[in-house]
Amino acid sequence: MKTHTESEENYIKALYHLGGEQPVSNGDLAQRIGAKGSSVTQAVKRLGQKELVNVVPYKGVQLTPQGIRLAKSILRKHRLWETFLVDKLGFGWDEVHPLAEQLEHIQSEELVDRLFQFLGSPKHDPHGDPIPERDGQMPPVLGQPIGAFSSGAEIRIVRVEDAGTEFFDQLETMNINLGNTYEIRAISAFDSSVELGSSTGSFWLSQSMCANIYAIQS
Amino acid sequence: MKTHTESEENYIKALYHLGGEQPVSNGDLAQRIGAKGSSVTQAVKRLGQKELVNVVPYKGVQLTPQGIRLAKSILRKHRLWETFLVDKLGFGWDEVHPLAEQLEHIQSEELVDRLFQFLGSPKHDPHGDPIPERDGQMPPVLGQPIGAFSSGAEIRIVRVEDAGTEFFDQLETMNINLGNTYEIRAISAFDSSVELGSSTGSFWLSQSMCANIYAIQS
DNA sequence: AATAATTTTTAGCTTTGCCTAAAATAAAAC
DNA sequence: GTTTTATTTTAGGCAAAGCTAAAAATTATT
Repeated sequence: MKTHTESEENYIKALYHLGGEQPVSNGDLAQRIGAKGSSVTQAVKRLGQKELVNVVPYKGVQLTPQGIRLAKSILRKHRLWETFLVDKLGFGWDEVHPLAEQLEHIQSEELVDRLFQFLGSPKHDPHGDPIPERDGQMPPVLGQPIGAFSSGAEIRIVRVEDAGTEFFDQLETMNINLGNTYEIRAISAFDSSVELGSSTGSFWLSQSMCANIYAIQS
Repeated sequence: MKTHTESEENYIKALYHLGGEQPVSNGDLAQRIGAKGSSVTQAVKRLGQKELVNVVPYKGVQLTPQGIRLAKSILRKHRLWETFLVDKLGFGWDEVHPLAEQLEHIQSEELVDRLFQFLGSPKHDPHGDPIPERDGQMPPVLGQPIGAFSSGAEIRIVRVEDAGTEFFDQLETMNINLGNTYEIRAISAFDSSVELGSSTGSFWLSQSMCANIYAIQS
């Protein structure tokens, strides 16, 4: 695999995030990257020459199989580094993203492989998001939003959305972490908030909180 | 501390390596960086505007106190990452340099501090080179070349020069590692090679090997 | 279907960082 | 103390990646 600039990798990542294998509009890409449309037009033209994307002018940009492979390898690095930062260095959930954005551009297959081993071959990162495997396979995306369970269910938190600092702060305040188990005690018919219970007591979670926390029946 | 480009950081690093606090010639810098003299002239002009170096045209370039501070902070990162790669990920001595050259540009004070802690607050990297401290202080440069000891001395290996892959391979073949202790059994009057002895036997080290291996009396 | 509004592209400019070739300066040699 | 040689700087080019403003294409509205 050739070597790419950081900017190129950022475009590939954005493309994968926005559309996966589907085409993405110039505007959406510009917004995501934080650049002007004209810059994006140029950038994707360059990516097109490298066979990482297919560009149909005025229509959209789509990752090629090669582009998808690259996107996944970047995502793999990103999520492995996040895992390292949280598990080994003790960073908080909300602090790791910008750091991982730098670390994901480090080029070395060997480093990734060793890091993966060092971390205990994790399948999911600290937010519960799947870490693509070496060969591009994706582990399952875990859980359903808490609101999706019915009263009485025993659940375990397995994933949280990256919904911003305030959300993560709230999780911390409420002492909610991946792996925690609760019983669904009640679901409000009025505002869809949910009462969770554990050995240490019970508390209510707003509908918006619930929408960003994913669990499985346990 | 403002943020700098990777290229800028590489120039600062090269400057520190070549001259320390002393001025460095355009040519030497060009050679070290692997660029043409004209590129170097431009680059140091940019660095001058950022107050990282003092440039005297046709004479040489010298790091300012600010530049020295930056150089040390990069060196700190470089050596901490090398330590991480060897101690935690199991890389070999000779493999870590190019990787650390990438990792040293990651920007985050917090990351460096946590990495430092995670590694057990090391004072020296896997080659035995001193890791600059947070405040720029330098731990001692350890040891003297093996050739400097006299027959009968008990020594402990504390540092090796970065003298290329072949040198590291030779160390590995001979199973020589930091921390190993030996007795100086003999010193050849003919070619200055040295006979080292340990519990497992004894062997001769060429003068060139000795010159790149540093030890202290133990 | 024709016009208005939006989106995308083109054209041209900026900075970083490298290049080559030519001019200027410093150092070495006679 | 000139002249030759070596080093350094200037001048002008090129690619990546961003920008603004104007032109072109698409989509939406009457």
